[in-house]
Amino acid sequence: MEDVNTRKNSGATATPVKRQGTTKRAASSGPASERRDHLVKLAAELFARKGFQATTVREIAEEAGILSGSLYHHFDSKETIVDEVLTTFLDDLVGRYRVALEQDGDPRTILSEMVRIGFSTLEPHRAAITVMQNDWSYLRSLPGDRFDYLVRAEDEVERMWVEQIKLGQAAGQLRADVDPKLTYRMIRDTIWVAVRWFRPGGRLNTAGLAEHYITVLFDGVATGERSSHRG
Amino acid sequence: MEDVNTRKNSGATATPVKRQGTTKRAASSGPASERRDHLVKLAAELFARKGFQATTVREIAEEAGILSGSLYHHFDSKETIVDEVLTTFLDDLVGRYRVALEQDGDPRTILSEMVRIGFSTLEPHRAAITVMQNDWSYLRSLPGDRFDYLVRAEDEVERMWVEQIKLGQAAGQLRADVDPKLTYRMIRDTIWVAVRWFRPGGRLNTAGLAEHYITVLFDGVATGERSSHRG
DNA sequence: GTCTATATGAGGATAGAC
DNA sequence: GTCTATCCTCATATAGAC
Repeated sequence: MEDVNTRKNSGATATPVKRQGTTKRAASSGPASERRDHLVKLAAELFARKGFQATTVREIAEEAGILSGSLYHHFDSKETIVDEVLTTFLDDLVGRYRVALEQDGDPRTILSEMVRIGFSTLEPHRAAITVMQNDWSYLRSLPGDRFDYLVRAEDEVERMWVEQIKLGQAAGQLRADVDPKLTYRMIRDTIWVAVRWFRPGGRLNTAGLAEHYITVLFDGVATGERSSHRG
Repeated sequence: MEDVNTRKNSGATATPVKRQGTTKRAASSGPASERRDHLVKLAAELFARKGFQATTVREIAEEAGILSGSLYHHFDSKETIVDEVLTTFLDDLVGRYRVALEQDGDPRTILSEMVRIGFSTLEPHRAAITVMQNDWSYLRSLPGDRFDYLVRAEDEVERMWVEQIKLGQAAGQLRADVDPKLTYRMIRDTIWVAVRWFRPGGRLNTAGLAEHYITVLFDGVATGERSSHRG
């Protein structure tokens, strides 16, 4: 298993988020090249910093010390590059969620673990997550179905979370008066948007962030007994 | 008080987020034109849907039923348009926060009100909030200091929130073991990112969303007494 | 695998007629 | 206030030499 898209899956079910592509060396296909991987990483950083559209193939090439025409020896379009950035991240994420769900544990424990997984991806996949957030709607708006897998992956992840939240409610661990889907979305957003401001080296690392958030998520920020405070 | 940038401020201190611009009819200056306002609204929708860069001046003009050249009678650049979209939103938001802080009330009450204000902007300023999130880093990366006010406004808002959180801790209403700045960021992110999925007409309106979030924020999603659960 | 050279198109913006 | 016509720049992508 040398494929760059699955080798970080920690041995989990390795079903990729996306089917085989139809273009030159689409993500999830073909033998991985280290040179190619390196170019993808450079491009990801630029995409994250300036946005996908604002990043030119000339800049990517310059960053790699070659000319823009040479990039097309490795990729058949700029879209193919960003495609590979995103699938690499999504395959890793979904794979790790699957592992978490395979463990046995009560819903609250599993949900905590899923929160930890989310935060733990912030550093290794910072660029990809940033691109996903900033360029999601643009990529989705492109003609063709090339980026439909983004929505499919999102749906699969949502199902995983919502199911655990519902199980937690059924087991009496989570309050019955919160909306599972709404709660999932707020958790998800809180985790991913942290890429905007999280920088390694601050007071808290991502593990610390995760524990802080788990505390607030389950128990809230108010002191004392649960209140019926009227704001 | 006919200026579009301040007329939604409910009578609060009307200090705009931004100084007078230097370009043709920059936001917060000059007599407002309804035609111009309309064009800004059309552009905002396109910016939100496709991203600022992916939206061409030709598309904006077409949406308005004119040709691209005619747009330059109203604005001297595409940047001026997005500038106006953002300042209109920020002036409204900051103005309303200022009003909330002028009321007397304990920190928890004020914080709840600030959460409500945030969610209440989701509908009227959906496009602007979307643009802020998706194009923030690109706009900030442009040469010149034109969009520096984005950071200034962000800083002012952060100070407002963090101060109330600290007051809440000092008053014993909020737990002392959560980080004020971190907590603020998570609240902020949770509110704004909701523009990505919130659509009017669903089960909950923005007021309902706000109450749901206030509940979870203060009391958490876990049932029963505060737990020291080991996830 | 990279370079040179270039096709091809689209974008923001302008000038001046109406 | 809008249109016509157009400039200029810069983008992605290609072809073929090395």
